[in-house]
This record gives sequence, structure tokens and C-alpha cells, in this order.
Amino acid sequence: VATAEKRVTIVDVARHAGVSIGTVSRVLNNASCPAATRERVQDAVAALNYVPNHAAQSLKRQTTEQIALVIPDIANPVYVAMSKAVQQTAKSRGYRLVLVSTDENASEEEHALRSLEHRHADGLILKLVSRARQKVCVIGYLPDDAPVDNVRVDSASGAAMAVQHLIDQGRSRIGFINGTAGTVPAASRSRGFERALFDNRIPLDPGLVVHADFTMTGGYQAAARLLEAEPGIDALFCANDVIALGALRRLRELGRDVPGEIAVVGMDDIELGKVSTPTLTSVTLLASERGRIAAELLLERIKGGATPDEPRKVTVMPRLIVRESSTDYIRHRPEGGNVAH
Amino acid sequence: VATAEKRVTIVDVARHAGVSIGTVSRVLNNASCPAATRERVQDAVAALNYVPNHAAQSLKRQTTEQIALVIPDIANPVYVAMSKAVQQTAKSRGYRLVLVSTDENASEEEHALRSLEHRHADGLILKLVSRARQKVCVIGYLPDDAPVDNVRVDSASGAAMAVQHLIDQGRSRIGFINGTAGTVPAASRSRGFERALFDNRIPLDPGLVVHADFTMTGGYQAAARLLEAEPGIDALFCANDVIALGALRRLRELGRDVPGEIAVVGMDDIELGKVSTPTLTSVTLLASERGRIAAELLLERIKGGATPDEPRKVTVMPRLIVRESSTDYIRHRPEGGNVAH
DNA sequence: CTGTTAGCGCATTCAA
DNA sequence: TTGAATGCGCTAACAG
Repeated sequence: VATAEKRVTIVDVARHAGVSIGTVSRVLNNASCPAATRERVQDAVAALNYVPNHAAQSLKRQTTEQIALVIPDIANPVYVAMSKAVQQTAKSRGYRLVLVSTDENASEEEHALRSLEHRHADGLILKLVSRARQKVCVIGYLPDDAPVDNVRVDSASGAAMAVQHLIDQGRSRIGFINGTAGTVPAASRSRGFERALFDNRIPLDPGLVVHADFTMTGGYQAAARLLEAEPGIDALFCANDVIALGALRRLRELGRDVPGEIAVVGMDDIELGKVSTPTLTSVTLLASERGRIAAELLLERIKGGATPDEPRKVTVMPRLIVRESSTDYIRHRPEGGNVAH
Repeated sequence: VATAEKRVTIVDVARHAGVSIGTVSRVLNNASCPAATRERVQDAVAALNYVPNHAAQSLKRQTTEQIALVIPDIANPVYVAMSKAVQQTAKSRGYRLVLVSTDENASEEEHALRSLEHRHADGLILKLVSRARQKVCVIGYLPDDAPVDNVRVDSASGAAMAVQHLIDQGRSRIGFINGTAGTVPAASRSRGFERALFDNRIPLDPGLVVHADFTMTGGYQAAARLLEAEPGIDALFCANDVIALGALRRLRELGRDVPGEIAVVGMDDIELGKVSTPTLTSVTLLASERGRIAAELLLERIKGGATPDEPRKVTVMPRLIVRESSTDYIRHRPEGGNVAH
């Protein structure tokens, strides 16, 4: 597109201003100096269109002003919300965001950890972590003694809220499409589900519980199985919204009225659920807020200062968001909508 | 979390292996050398858990192995698809992605351009650009003589396709909710809309055209206005899918049958449209593909080699994706669904 | 084949 | 206050 022009460095600025590079550096870093020299240097900077070289600054300062966010899949609505919050928080603090998508690949995540050692970034935020390091903040469950900052969400309580809501609506035969069996998120949802039933003296019927992977197709198929075996359920709790949307699709095909016959509740509060038909009642797991908190914890630690040495554990509480799929109330205004082209 | 341990550098590795730093560097960069020395160095690297310092490498090599993607809003489904494609392409070539979200703020975008000069990244991909530079690839319209690589989509033809499809379905009173008046995307959609009418000898009725901002709320309100003034339309073309989803919502409230009474077509082919009720016919503007192509053009240019000096202009052609909102055919399987938790 | 050395661009200490 | 000099960690050219 053009021939590579020679980079203008601090040396050029110094020469142009008739001072030493030390003076230029001082001006650039806001050290005190006479207004006269300051002005000459700034003129030179402007005249030459000088911009500091980030690599050189990093090498010298031992910081990059970047934090990395490692997520399994950037196309997943939950991570989108999280990324946005992290990006905004980082930017407001003068940090850039390096986004690493691991495509659900564990070795990729392991690899991403190396980023810190490479000094690509001053800190790291990830969802899970096997080997724990410093300057890392994990969003997700970790043993209490893990030596890193950790932002958690009490998803078991969230699941219990969802089920309690269904019970409050007068439902009692509650189907449950859980996520992939054996995973941590599935286990916590299971706990919440059973706790809510127990608290309401409703016996647990194993026939009402099925598993799906955390996809829409999974939800669709699981709903098909469940409804064939148990056509009489009057409510459906799904381990996440994507599963719930798949289930809604199957219910619509079967001509079952939602929420009239069957009320449906999901988890995650993704954007899709605000525009589905019916709109989806959900328990928000506060992806954005967790992203923001994680970024704040990380940035505090990076900047050092008054940060305590021991790892901090923050747990956020889910909230129920009631929409059409679990009540007969119909909204008459569109929700959200700030999705420009 | 832990006390800052001393960074292990190439000097430490050299000492541990009993060789010079030059030798270590050579081994690390796969220069030829005896297997014996190679092994000793690699053992030392492993023993000390050595990882190269990226800033030092960048400073020396004058490259960062990073490309930056500047987008207006990471929460916008179109940019999500684009980001994902760029990220994947970059990763497959050994580059990291630095994501900059400008929040629709023009000065932020201008600021982002500085990233290149700072050498945060080896190249830049953005949607628009005022001042053009090297090592920049722009996704969006640019004058033909702009000195940067440019990936475009013929959205006027896309709009024409959408309208032609409606006409082919036997519709003739076609409402049009365009985007924000005076913007480039709105102008191109206008051209396509009018061209399709002209080609089919349908007179243009200005009363059937309204404007909305590119949001769901905008689409909802515009649809409300249009349907009040012109209740007899039998089709609705929307400037993007988000507008269309807002319009669908209004149509549902009004009890109008889609597609029975009114067929609806949008543009962008976002994920939401695959799960809405009815699913949304749309013209894909190939966000992912444009992202991938932009990344490829940029990486080729960064790596130099056989890249021509003059800027390359690639134009992709939109495609119509027919779904329920414009036909009476109903699918019986959920689409997509790979959205895990 | 390997060790030595000169920068990459900058911040910063030490003298002046 | 300012200039000169040092080194951050690494690559590559050069010498041995």
C-alpha cells in the first residue's frame, strides 16, 4: 500500500526539539519541567507525529496495559455479555483487552495461560483453570484454597429460585432438563432443583429428569423424550436458556400452550430469551456483572497497591427475571433493542 | 497472591545449560544445531520453565503477532460473527486478536488507529476509517482510491434480492422500514429497494417507506406507524434483522398473521432470526466471511511476500436465506443450536 | 558450530 | 533542570 517509512522514535523528537532523549521522556511522562521545554518537545512530537513504541515501553516498564480474557466461545451469548463488561471495565482503566477464544478446547486454555508468562498481558481472566497462577482471576467454581481471585455465582440457589417460582405459580409436576451429566454446572443445578422440591415437600420423581448437552438441539431432543414419557407435566425447568429455547420449539411443534399448559423457565438470561415467543422467564447468572467484577479484581491486583495478598472470593447472587413463558401476563412493549446495525 | 518471583530469562537458561545466550536463541528459533546442544537447552528451558518475553521479542523483531479488530459494539450480533471469524483466522495463522470496541464513538475509532502506530498490533481491521494508513483493512464502503485493503458487500443488491423474493411470492404492496436516514447503509438499501420495484414495474409509493434507527425498538415503532397509515400492505422489507424482529413483535401484537397476511424479510442473517417466531427470512451480508477475508488480506499484507502494493478491493455477494416469515413452509427441526453454556 | 556483541526504543539513575 | 549512560530481554550479524 505504501513503502515502509522509517519509524519516528524518541531520538528524532529529541533532535527536532534540540534536547536530549531524557528530557523528551520526562515530558512525555509528565515529570515536572519548565513550560518552555515542555512546549518545544510537544511541538516536536506533533510535528513528527511521534507515537511511543509499546513494545519498548513494555520491556522497560514490565507492564503491557493489556489484560487477556480467555473464553470457550465468543459466539456464545453468555460470553458475549461477559466480554463486553470486561472490555468496558478494562478500557475505563486504560487497559486493552486481548480476547482468546479456546473453542471449548482444554489444551487451548492451558496454552492461553502461557500468555501471562509471555507477558502478552499483565493479567488474565478465565472461566476455569487447572494450574493456578498469579495475576489470574477465574470466573467459575474453584476450590476454596485455590490461590487465585475467583468470581462465582451461586447457581444452585439460582436453580432453586427458578423451581420455587414455578411452584409459586401453582405448578407441581415439574420436568427438569439438566445439562450434560457429570459436569459441574449440571451438578449445581441438580442440587438447587432438589432443594426446592424438598423445601416444598414435593417428592423427587426421577422420571421427570432428563439430560441434554447445553445446546438448542439438545434441548429440543430432550424435551421430545421427556414429553413423550411424561406428557402430563405442567412445568419445565431447563439448565440454561439455550436448552429452554430448544424445548420451546418442541412444545410449539406439539401444539402445547406455553405457559397455559406448561410453564418454562431457563437460566442465563440471554438476549435471545427477550425476543423469543413466548419471551423466556429466566434466572440471570449475571454474566456481565461477573465480567465486570473479575476485571476489577484483576486490575486492582495488577496495579498492586492496597490489594490483600490472599486470594479474594466474590460470589454473586442470581435473580429471577419473570417473562411470558411462566405467567399469563403479556408485555406490550418490546424489551431491549439496542442492537444497531 | 504470591510474591513476585524473578523472571527467568534467556540468560538463566544459558547458564543452566552451560551455553551462551546466542545458542539458546538459536535453539528456540529452530536454527540448525547438533542434537546434543539442542537437548541440553531444551532441558534447561523445561527445568526453569522458561517462556520468552514477548515485549523483548517484539522490540527486536518489530512485529507483535497481534492484529487488532476495531468494532462499534461487541454485543451486536453482526460483529460477534465477524469477530469470531477474524479470531479464528488470526489464530490459525499464529496471531492473537486484540479486540477494541468503540461503543459507536467516532473519536474512539480514531483513537484506535493509534494502536498501529503504538505497535500494539501488526495490523488493524476496522469498519470505517477516516484517515487511511497502511496495514489496515477496512470492512465497509470506502472510495475506490482509498489506499487500503477493503472488503465490501453489495448490500444494494442484497436489498434488491429481498424485495424480488417478496414479489416472487406474489406480494405487491411492499412496506419498507429503512435504517437511519442519511446513513450509508440506509442509502444502499434504498437503492436496492427502488431498483427491484423498477425492474418489476411496480411504482414507488413514498407512503410505504419509513425510517427507524437500527434497533429493535426502532423497528417496533416504525412498524406501528407504518401499519397504522398503511394497514393494507402485504409485505415488509426491513433494513436489518433487528429492525425486523421489532416489527414482528408489533405485528404479533396486532394479531396480523406472518407470513399469511404479511411477509417479512430482514437483512444480516443474525442468530436471533433463526429462533424467532416465525423464523426470519433474511439476506445474509456474510459478516463471518467478510471477517475471515479481512483477516486474510491483512495477514498477507503483514507477512509481506507476494502481496501486491496496490490496495485490494474484495466485494462479496449477499444471499437470500428463506425462512418462515416469508413463506408458508414450516420447518420441523430446530436450526443452529451449538450454543453451549 | 558457538560465543560475543550491537542494538531494538524507552525510562531512569547518576552527574553535571 | 538537563544530558549521558545503563539496561529491560531478545535476535542476528559477526568472529572465532
